[in-house]
Amino acid sequence: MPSDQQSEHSDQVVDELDARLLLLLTDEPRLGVLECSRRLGVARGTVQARLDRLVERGVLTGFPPALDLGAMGFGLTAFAVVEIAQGRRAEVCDGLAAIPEVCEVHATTGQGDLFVRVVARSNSDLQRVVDHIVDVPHVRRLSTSIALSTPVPPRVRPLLERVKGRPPK
Amino acid sequence: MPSDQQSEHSDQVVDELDARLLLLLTDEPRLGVLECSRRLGVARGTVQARLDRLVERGVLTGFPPALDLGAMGFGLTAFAVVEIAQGRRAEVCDGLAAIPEVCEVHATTGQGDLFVRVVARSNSDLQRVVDHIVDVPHVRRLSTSIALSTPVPPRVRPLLERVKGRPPK
DNA sequence: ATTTCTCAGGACAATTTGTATAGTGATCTA
DNA sequence: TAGATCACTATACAAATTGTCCTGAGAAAT
Repeated sequence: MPSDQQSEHSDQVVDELDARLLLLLTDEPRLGVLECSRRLGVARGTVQARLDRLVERGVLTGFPPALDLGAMGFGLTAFAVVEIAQGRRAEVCDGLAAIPEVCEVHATTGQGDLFVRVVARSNSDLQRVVDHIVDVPHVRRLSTSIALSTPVPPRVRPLLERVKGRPPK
Repeated sequence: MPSDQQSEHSDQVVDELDARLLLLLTDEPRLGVLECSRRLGVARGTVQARLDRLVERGVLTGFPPALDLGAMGFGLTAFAVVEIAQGRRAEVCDGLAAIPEVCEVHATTGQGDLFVRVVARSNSDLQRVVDHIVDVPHVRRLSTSIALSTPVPPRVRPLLERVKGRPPK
């Protein structure tokens, strides 16, 4: 069959059942395989197989504990755009990675810049962290902005819901 | 016979044992309470109590499934700084939240008003998503930069390790 | 027509969880 | 200083879950 779009498999990484399963686990992550099978109305072996496959494909990478940094005392989140010396990205990233308060670093288009998410206990603590970043060799310029609120917290749900709603075409 | 030495409880939200437990769960999230107690060398009841308390305090919010968006077909991540009309943040955020590809929104200090993380399947798909964002009422200006790489993926580990290393004092 | 997959359904032993209870040392309080 | 508390260890037991392995049916691919 000549076809750029298969019947049900091949190009669909996550099908409807997968999406429903992931959605279920998103809402109640502690559910066991057995309970999932009950909720989804399928056999336990099926759920088990689905999970295994998702892990195999690298879609599902695990169930890490979600920690609320705010509750841990790090009430401040800030984003920093870092300009660095040309060709020094690796070193700078290493330097940034050594700072515990640096929770995430991305290299972005623009001007070979880095985008950094940091947390801190207070404004003065943020000052300290920012100073640390500036002290990293080859960091040229740093522009920081503080997160005042987070209207949309990190989420994946809508993407899954779309898969669930629109089965493979 | 227990070798206790602890004495502080007041301002320490997460003590060393908590940190070790969370670190353990970070590395192997699927471990059960029993296994954790074995690894940590404490009684099962203790682990259970610690987990309960961490949840109670809001530090541990759950074990959501970690999904690799890349493996799901969303290989592109981009950050957008959005400038909006004064006093329209709520509406704009609602509009953004309605777009599945919008995975995170923060209101920030500084020039841009909102900071948005989006994912897309390809460059042209990103175009589509960006167009969607621009179409949200009251969005004035949008500046997007694509994430080329992620030298430091989202992490909390270092923060926990510091607690573990430096017991309350 | 035949092979290959996926999924439902069931079975079983071993392990884990949910709950309790009791004892001990240390800290807090009046 | 004498309780009262608190955190943790150590156990105990029933109920539920997990890890596996099998069988059979239906759909898709060859």
